Amino acid sequence: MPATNAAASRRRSGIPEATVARLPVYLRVLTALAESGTTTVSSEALAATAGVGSAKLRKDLSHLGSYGTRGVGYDVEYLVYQISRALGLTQHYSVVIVGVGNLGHALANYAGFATRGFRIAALVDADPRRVGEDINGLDVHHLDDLERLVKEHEASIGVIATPATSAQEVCDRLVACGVTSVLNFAPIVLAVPDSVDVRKVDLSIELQILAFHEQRKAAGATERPGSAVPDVVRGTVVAS
Amino acid sequence: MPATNAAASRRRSGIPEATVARLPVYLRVLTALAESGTTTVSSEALAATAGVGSAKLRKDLSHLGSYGTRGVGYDVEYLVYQISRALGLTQHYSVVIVGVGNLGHALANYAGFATRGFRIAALVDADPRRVGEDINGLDVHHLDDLERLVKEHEASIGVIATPATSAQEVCDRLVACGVTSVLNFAPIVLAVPDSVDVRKVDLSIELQILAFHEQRKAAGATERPGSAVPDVVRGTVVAS
DNA sequence: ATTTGTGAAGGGTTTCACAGCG
DNA sequence: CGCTGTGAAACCCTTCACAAAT
Repeated sequence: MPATNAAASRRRSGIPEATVARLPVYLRVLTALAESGTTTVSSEALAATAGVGSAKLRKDLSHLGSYGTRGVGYDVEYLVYQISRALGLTQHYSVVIVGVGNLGHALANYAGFATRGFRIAALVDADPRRVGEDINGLDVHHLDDLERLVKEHEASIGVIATPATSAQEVCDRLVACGVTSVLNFAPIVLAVPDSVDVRKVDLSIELQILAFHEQRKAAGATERPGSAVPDVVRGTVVAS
Repeated sequence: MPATNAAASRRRSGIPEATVARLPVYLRVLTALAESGTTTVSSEALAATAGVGSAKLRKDLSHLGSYGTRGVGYDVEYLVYQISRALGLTQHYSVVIVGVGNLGHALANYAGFATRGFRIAALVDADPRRVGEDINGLDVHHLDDLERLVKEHEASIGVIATPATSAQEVCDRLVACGVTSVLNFAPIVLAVPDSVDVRKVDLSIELQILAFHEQRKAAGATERPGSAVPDVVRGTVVAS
């Protein structure tokens, strides 16, 4: 699914795109382990809690360097640091969120942002009635101030949580004032220059993919009327 | 990201997982085209608006059958129907949403659900103060009634929009009462039987992936001090 | 004895380029 | 002539299995 230009990506960074997508999962599991006092973990154990195979985990980590000890495993804290560094989380990024509806509220209140070096620099909305509202300690500004806010806070990441109808226009403005990464929640395909990264989160698409698999399960069940609850069915766990 | 068991999947359905993930995008573009009165579209044009290459688009569609006309293109309405059928959207699915915080509200109000054959059968929350609240014409029920509601509405898809701490327990209960597909918004890796499909949407992970690419851009820029705004940079558009 | 790190094999996916059809 | 549909090549990713290290 994922990507475009994974080859070009790897040429520079050495880390395959598929690996990059899993590192944050490892990081989360490792952080939890560290908090529970665990100091060392094997690839087998870490892989199990992260929901992947141990060979895949080791290959992923091998792209960062040789940070394990044979016969022992990985030092939890050290791995946390190395993964953070590889992902660029030792730097801080300012994020601007455009659109403060239910979804924007959810994003503004999401604790996971701050804990990983992401600072919500500004909340912006087109509706004058929302301007001035306080969300999680942040003021809502008017869309007119978008350019000023982006430059003032040197925001490099923009989050689009607007209706689909305004998403492209907001995106264009973000890109025009220097944003180079966009996380898009609007159900629309954004057009951006090649120098800008876009990732999209699309609820409707996720549901449709699930529907596809549901359909297959149902078809399989009726093919074999004898087994009301088939005990060997393929299960699929998919990363977003 | 993507998948597990794509091989097993394809054995039954004939459609590769990577293709399944893109079909909903094509469907959305085609629906918009149909509404704007377009009756025919070429792979080139459709691919451009969907943000993919035309060869990829044609190969994707070829997995559904030969529904184009050489020298002409694809009939928009017919393609809409064929993709809908392939995805299983001609059936209707009942969805139960657990957790009615900001995110749950956003999901309950999302129009894209109903328009694709997904019916929100019930909203559920653990907080008694939310019970009885009316969201988008739907009552919020208490978590205690989860099993009853799932069975009553024959829901096969569950959406988890709870805090991470309760997500696994909610998931277990959903699976126990017959839900076979789960869309998880909680930042945690869910453990499920092989017969259950899980897809996850994780805001923090998306941001971390963007951070990785931001870091690379910054590194590239300092490597070549002469070019303040490099004009040939890799741009990456990634499907979620 | 145990667990990492990794070549090599095996699939899956994308891209190319063109044959085939309208 | 134009555009689809598709073998074949290229590429990426995963899995296997084991040598190397502690």
